[in-house]
Amino acid sequence: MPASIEDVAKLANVSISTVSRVINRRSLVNEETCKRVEAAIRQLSYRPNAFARGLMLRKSGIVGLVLPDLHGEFYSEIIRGANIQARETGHNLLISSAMPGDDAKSWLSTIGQHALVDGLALMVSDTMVAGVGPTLAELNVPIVVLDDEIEGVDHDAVIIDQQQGALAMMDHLLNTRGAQRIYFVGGVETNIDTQARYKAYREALQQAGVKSHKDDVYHLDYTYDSAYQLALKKARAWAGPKHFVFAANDEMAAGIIAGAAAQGVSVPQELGVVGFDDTRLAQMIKPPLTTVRVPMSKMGATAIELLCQRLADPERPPTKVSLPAELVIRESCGNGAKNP
Amino acid sequence: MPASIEDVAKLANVSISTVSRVINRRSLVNEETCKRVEAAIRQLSYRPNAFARGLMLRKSGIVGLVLPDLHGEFYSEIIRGANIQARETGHNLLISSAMPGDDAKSWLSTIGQHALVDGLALMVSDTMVAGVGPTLAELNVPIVVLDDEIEGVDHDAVIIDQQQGALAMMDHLLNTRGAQRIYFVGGVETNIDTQARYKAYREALQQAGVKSHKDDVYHLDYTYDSAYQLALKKARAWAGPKHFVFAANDEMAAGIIAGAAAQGVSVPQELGVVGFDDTRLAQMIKPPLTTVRVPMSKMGATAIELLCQRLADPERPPTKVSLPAELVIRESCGNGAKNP
DNA sequence: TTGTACGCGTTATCAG
DNA sequence: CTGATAACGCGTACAA
Repeated sequence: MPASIEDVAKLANVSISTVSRVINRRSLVNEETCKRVEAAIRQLSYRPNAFARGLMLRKSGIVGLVLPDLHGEFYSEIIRGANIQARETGHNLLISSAMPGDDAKSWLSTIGQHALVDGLALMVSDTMVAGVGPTLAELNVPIVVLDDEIEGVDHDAVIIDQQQGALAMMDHLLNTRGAQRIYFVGGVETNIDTQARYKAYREALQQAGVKSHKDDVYHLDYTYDSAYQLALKKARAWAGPKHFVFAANDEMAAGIIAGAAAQGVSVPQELGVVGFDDTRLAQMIKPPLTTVRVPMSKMGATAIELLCQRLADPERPPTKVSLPAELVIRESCGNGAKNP
Repeated sequence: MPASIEDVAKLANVSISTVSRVINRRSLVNEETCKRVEAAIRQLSYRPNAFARGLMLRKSGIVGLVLPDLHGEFYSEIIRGANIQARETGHNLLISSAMPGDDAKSWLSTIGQHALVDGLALMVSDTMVAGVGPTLAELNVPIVVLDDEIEGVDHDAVIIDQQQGALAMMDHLLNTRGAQRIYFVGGVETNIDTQARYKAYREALQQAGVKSHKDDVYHLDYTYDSAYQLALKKARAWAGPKHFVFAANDEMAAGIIAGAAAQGVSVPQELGVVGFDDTRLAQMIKPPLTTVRVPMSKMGATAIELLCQRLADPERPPTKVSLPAELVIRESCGNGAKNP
């Protein structure tokens, strides 16, 4: 049974109102009294009860970050950025991720039931984006959506301009490296990121007047291993002068490079390989990966920033922030080496 | 202004107690009335106010996970495991990490002030372990410590038996691979993990009667790059038949392999390299890394499990769970290839 | 089986 | 500058 504000008041010989003022607006209270109260607070190691406080203030100082998954550096970096920004504004960060088998409702119910969060930043998986609208609206808290948009709910959003990043990559491949043929290895077709990256791939190819073969496009599941297996089968066929593979994330790019090597196809000499995301991995493999830097931690931080801004000013019109993705040229595309 | 329990009561033509019962102990209430109340709840999309509820129940359903850092797969996996376990028991997970420049007090104050968490699982950095005791005690909530112990506070703990894992690794190197010389590359000397791994290194060497040179031991900072730089300088000197490098984590092992390669020293032919942790990276580099699997997500899950158990039974004596670390043999130690 | 009334610890309002 | 008091929304003895 921790000390209550009343205990402090008694010990300091003042009323609870005064104690409350010392805590929240110490300016309005006599210097002398202030000291006395503070002494009492220390002596009882009093800390305001967060529940009672929340009951009055109608806020907890907790913001939620809800992700579709927690696997991998991508999400880990979002969390890291979010945590930094949350602390910046004195908020705490509640994390939750969908579990296998969750539907939109059960997914959000865990957080929804507790209803302690002042607002929610969330990233929805492509398989779930359809159903979340209504459930989200019921939650009745400010929402920031990461890298997507949701129908039927007012929300701020922070998106990454992948289109532009992917186009920059294609431009580099086609115009600087003189690509003759580019294979595309994406995640599942319904994935929003894969879609954006694929779209850029198509458009750039068309615009450059390079013929695009229907079966130059593959859809895997974003994992190293799936890409490794694919490369084992295809690397020899893919290899060729000015031939490239554009993988939709770094992990698959790494898998492709390893798979190609296992088939005796060396990167970038016989085949260029580029990735997407610029995770730590990109610098740890050989050859270092040419890729597109996606500002993941910045995205997390911006999401929380938007959320806190809305908390401070609920009337503000919905805001959408777009973060640029930046081309990072290393060696896997043949830069600084013999052209593929 | 969301609906309150009173609104529901009115709409259903019952008293608030009945509504409360329907929510918490529906068994005590008439089938008929129950239906009516539930209808009203749905109609108003009523959700109990978590603050008022917490005020009575003295708990939030939120458990905190406090980490020294959020960088890298290690922490990300802990979070993932913790999240799974938290949801298992209907809890929510609050995450916080120390920021550069935090001292023990300011570090915990963010969470402490809000005081909404029912309990705390925390991992302290070696630079901070000294001062946390008192601060932690003031928080006055159940504590579970990850991979360490803290003086002056009652707490449960989950630790990883690194000693045993490191010994298994040394045994493999010395007895199966016939190592003649083993270099040790650790993190900073004050790091508890590095200490445990180093201790095993020393003991195994001694026991095997292999002479250990004083300057076979290096202390870096756990990063790929620092290890890469070191290998650039040392690889040629390290290389030799039955020579090995035992790195204290996978990332440094990867750096060493890359640095060695850059110096024309091939792994494992001329030098064996092994790591620790078994992060995803271990399977993504060439050659695949022999390492010790540290059950990170399991550690996170176990921490939350212990926490929830204590929440359920506060009187239970302090519990310490030890998780085994398992040797994973791949190719970087020369397995399935020419001996180094 | 249901309703009444009180208390949980704060903050905010308003009167001194 | 300070104190009394009314909310805040809910759980739960206790009474009916």
